[in-house]
Amino acid sequence: MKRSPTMKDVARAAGVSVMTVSRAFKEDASVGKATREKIQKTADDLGYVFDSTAANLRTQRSDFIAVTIPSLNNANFAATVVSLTGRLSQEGYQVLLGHTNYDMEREEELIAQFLRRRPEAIIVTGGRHTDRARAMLSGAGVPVIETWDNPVDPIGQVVGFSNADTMQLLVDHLVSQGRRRIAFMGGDSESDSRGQDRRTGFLAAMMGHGLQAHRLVGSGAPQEPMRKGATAMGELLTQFPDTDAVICVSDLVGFGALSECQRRGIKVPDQIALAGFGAYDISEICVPAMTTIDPKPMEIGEGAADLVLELLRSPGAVRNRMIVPVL
Amino acid sequence: MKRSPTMKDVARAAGVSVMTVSRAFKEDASVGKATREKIQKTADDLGYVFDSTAANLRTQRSDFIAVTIPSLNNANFAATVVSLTGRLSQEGYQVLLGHTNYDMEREEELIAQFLRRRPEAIIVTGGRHTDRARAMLSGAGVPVIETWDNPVDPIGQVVGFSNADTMQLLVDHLVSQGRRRIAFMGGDSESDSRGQDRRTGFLAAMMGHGLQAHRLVGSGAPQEPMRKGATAMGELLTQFPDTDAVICVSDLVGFGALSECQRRGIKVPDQIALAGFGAYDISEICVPAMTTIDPKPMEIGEGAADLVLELLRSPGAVRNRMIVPVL
DNA sequence: TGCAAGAATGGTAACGATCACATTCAAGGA
DNA sequence: TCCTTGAATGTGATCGTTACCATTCTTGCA
Repeated sequence: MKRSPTMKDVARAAGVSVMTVSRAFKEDASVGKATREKIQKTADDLGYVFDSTAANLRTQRSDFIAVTIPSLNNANFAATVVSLTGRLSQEGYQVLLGHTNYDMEREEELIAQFLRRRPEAIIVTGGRHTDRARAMLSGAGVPVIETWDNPVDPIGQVVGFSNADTMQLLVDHLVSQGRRRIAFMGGDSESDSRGQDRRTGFLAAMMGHGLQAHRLVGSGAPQEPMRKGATAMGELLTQFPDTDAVICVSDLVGFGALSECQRRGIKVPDQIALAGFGAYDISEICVPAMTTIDPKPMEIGEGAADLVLELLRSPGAVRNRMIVPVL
Repeated sequence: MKRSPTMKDVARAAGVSVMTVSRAFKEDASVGKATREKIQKTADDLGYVFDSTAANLRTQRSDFIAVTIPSLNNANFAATVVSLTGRLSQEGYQVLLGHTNYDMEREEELIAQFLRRRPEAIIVTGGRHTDRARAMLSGAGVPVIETWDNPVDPIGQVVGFSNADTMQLLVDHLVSQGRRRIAFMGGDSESDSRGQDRRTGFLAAMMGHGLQAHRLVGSGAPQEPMRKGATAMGELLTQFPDTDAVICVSDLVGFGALSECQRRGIKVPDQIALAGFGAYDISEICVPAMTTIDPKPMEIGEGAADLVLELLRSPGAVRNRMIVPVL
C-alpha cells in the first residue's frame, strides 16, 4: 500500500508552493481563482485527503468536543447527544462520544483518553465522578459542562435540573388524584445517581404531604429496565399489597411494572396508578398512557452546545442553564 | 490561561532528555526504574497530559476506528456500537462514532470528515451509499466493513445478514400457525433500506407459500416508530379488515400496532397475530409477548471488531462474517 | 584484566500542516 | 511618471512527539 499523498505532492503536481495549496483549502484565504481551481482538480486526481492531525498539531486546535454519557442504550441520553451533535457539527466541531456504562472508573479512563486528544471542551453527564476524574476535568484548561443533573459541587458549568425536585410534581399530581399509599420503584442502584436522587426527592415530597413513604422496592442496575420493572412489580405486590400508586424511576421500569399488572389482571389505573420518568415514547403509546416527567433531553443538548460555543468565544462567561422538566 | 506543559517541560524538570520522557510513557521501552518513576512524578506535578495529536502525526497511526450508524436512538445499533467499542477499546483503539439520521448525504459528509482524521478502519452500516461515499471508502486505503446488511456489491468486508431472508422465518411461523391473510407494516421509507429489504423478503416468502401479499401499509420514516405503528394499525384495520396477522418492520412499530389493538379492544393474538423484528426488550415484556427475529446486534459488533483487528494485523485476510438471525 | 553485549540515555530529523514574514506584481492615485 | 496599496504567492520555522542512530555506562564472562 502506497503512502497517501500530502500537500507537498499536490503542490508539486500543481506547480505551486505548499503554502498555496494550504490556502486553497481554506475558504477565506487569498488565492487566485484559477490557481484554486487547478489545485482542487489536482488534489482530486491524486486522491488527496486533508490531514487534520497535522493541522491540529500546528494550530493547536483539535475541533473535538468530548462527550460522555452513562449509556448509549438510553433514548434520553441519545437524544441529548443527537441535538448536541447537530449544533456542534454545524459549527465545525467533531463530537468524541464515549459511554461509561454507569461506571465511574470507566468514566475516569474515558476522560483520561479523551484529554490526550486535546478536546476544546468536555461535556459529561453530571452527578458523581472519581476524585481523579474531577481533578483531570478541573485541570484540563477547557470548558467543562455537567449535564442531566444539578451537582452539589459543580466542576464547571451546568446544564441540567434537579432530579429530586421533579418528584414533587409527580407526588403532588398523584395526591391530587386521591392517591395516598404511594410506592417508589427503583433508585436503589449505586451506579445511577440520578435514580437515587429521584428516590430521595420522592421521600421528601411524601414527607411534605405528611404521607408515609415506606413503600420502596428496588429495581437494580439500569440495564434491562423493563424486565426488572416487571420483577419489581411482583415484589411490590407481595410486600405492599395495599399500594394505590407507584412512581417508577423511569418509564421503562414503569412499563415493565405495567406489563406485570396486565399479566396478573390488575387494573391500571383503577387499582394502581403508575407514573414514570423520562417521557419515553412508550409512556405515551402504552395502554393506558403513563404519567411521566419530560426532562427535555433535546433542550439539554442544545443548551450544552450553546454554552460550549459561547464559552469558546468568550472564555470568561459563566452562565449555567437550568432546564425545567415538566409533567 | 497558560500553555499546557509538554514533554520538553517534563524533561527539563526531571533533568533528562525528551526522548527519555517519551520512552517513560511507553510500557515496553527500556528506561531505568528510578528514572521512570521520577519522570512519572514530575509529569504528575506539572499536570502533564500526553498529546496524542503529535504522537499520531509522527507515528502515522491515529488509533481511531470510524463508525457510522443510521441512528443513535435505536437500541440495536446502539448494542452493536457498545460491543464494538468494548472490544476495540480494549485493544487501545478509540471509536469515532457518527450517526447519519438515515440520510445518505449526511453519511457522505460524515465519512469525509472522518477520513481527515486518518482512522485505521471504517465500519459503516451497510446497504446503500452515495457514489462519492463509496469512492471515498474504497480509496481510503484502510479496511472498510459494512454491517447489518448483505450488500449486493460490497465495498470491503461484510458482517451482516440478509434482512429479506429473515422474513421467510416469520412467514413460515405464522403460516404454520394457520394464518393466511398476513399483512406487512412498514418498509416504505426510502431512507431505510433494511426495512425495504424486509418488505421485499415478505413478498417473496408469501409468494413461496402461494399466498397473496397485497396487505401492505406504510409506517413512514424510522423516527417515532411506536406512534407511527399505532397510526398504521388504524389504517390497516380500515383497508384490510380481514387481516389475521401483521408482520411489522420492527418491534417498535409492532408495539405501536399492539397498543392500537388494545385501544380498540381487538384481541391479540386471537383476532390478529403480531410479529416484529429486532428482539427489542419490549417484544419480550409486552402482553402478549411478540414474535420477533433476533438480529444479534452484539454479535455484529463483536464480529466487526474482530474482523477489524484481524485485518489490521494481516491486511490480506478476507473473511466475511454472516450473522444468522433467529426467530 | 579486558572486552563483548546489552541496558540506559541522548541528539537530530522528521511527520504534514500553518503561522509569520517576505517578495512579487498589477492597478490606481498624486 | 513614481509611489502606494493590496492581492497573490513563496520561504523558513514550528507545533509535540517518535524513529533512527549514536553514545555512555554496566555487567558478566573468558
